[in-house]
Amino acid sequence: MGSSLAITNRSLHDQVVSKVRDLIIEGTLEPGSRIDEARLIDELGVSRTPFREALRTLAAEGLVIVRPSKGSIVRKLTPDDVFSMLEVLGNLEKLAGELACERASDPEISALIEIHNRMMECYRTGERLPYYKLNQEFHARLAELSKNETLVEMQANIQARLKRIRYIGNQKPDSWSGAVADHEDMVRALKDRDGPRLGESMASHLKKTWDRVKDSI
Amino acid sequence: MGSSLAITNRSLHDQVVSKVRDLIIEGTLEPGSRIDEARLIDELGVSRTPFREALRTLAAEGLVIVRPSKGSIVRKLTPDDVFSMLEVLGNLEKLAGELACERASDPEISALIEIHNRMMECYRTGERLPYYKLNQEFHARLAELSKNETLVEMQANIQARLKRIRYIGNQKPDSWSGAVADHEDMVRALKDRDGPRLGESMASHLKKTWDRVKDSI
DNA sequence: CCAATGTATTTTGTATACATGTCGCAAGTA
DNA sequence: TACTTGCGACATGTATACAAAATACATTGG
Repeated sequence: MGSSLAITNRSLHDQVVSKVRDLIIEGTLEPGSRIDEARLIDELGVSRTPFREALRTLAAEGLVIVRPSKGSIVRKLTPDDVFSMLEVLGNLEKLAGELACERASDPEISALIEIHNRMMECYRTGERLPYYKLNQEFHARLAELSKNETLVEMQANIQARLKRIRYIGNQKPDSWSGAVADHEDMVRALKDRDGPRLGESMASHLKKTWDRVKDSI
Repeated sequence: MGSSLAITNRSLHDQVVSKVRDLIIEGTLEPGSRIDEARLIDELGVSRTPFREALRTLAAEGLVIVRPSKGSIVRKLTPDDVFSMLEVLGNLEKLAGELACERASDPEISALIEIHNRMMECYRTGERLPYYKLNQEFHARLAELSKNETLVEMQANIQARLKRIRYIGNQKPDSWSGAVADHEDMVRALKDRDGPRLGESMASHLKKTWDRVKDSI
């Protein structure tokens, strides 16, 4: 919350949504655990109304589950859930890759490759967290290059749901080099604007992601 | 609706959500128009709290837009929006078709074909509304046969957003026979459990849908 | 007569109070 | 001792009241 003169005109609702979302993703609120309404509104310093509205938004995003009269819980992902998400995400990103090759401008592709280069730099210096964040950005940006708003939205939604899982799966030392190789492959296809190859490359990347994370669920 | 002794324990929230969703889909609440909170809570006989929570849910579903301090409006779909939705939906249903051929049981496929047969019956007798409803069900059920929960959810979401558009596009007399032919094609592929062909068939069906509805946006 | 500013009205956003349902615990009975 | 049942505390669901923001309108000055 740095920028000093930018008027924080975001509604309380939005602030609460992103705050709670962060709490869930970083694991402060554990999957499967009940959300203690009273305690959280106290900590966040807001009243129940905006908080409960925020819960509804998060429920629609698939991060929490509101059980009528029984309180809300942080959604706990089963292996099946994660597998199905990766299956869909793989397909969406495949489509995104194909479309990006058709529709993106040269500068846009260059900007994306620039992100890739920074990722590789992080890989060489072994900085995991920056790499992880750049990776998220890379996939989000690629989705944008498809020029398909719905695709961007769906990709972001699934990515948000998986963020926590992936973050955990990222702790394991092995397989990082594999992911890097995948990305090298994507960028080559992107440079050539070879849609089908980029699509295949992204789909297979996501398939491998399943192998990488399946044990940490 | 039906089962008489099952206690209708649905929360007010859920009831409001589906009620307002219906109002939007059937066009009582016009796209782009402001949602008169006071009037609606009066008509529905609920208070503001559950109503506003319902709006948040619908906003997350993409049916309404809440503009902070400026009230909520029914989301108006631009041609670009609709095109992007159909592009994604086509891809999702293609995946659904492929997966269904691998994972569905014979009885499940038979049940789906039964729906198809009832659709054809409606086509012969010229009953548009029942046909339209069975069509929705056909696509939803096919998604379920993919055994992929995420896919089911995403398909349902996009389908809900498009419902109104499609309903309008359905008024035009022409092209009905074309859609029917597409469905005949799908069912043949389904019977043969020919995933790739079913996938292609569904994707092309959705592409044609764009041609059918694009003028009525 | 037009424009601009201030005020009033309407509408949204937030907080709080009240009602209702759920869960746990204890006491009593088998 | 174990199981059932009723009561009570507590959390959730809903309603309403209050505060703040936005829009529309009127009045005044150029």
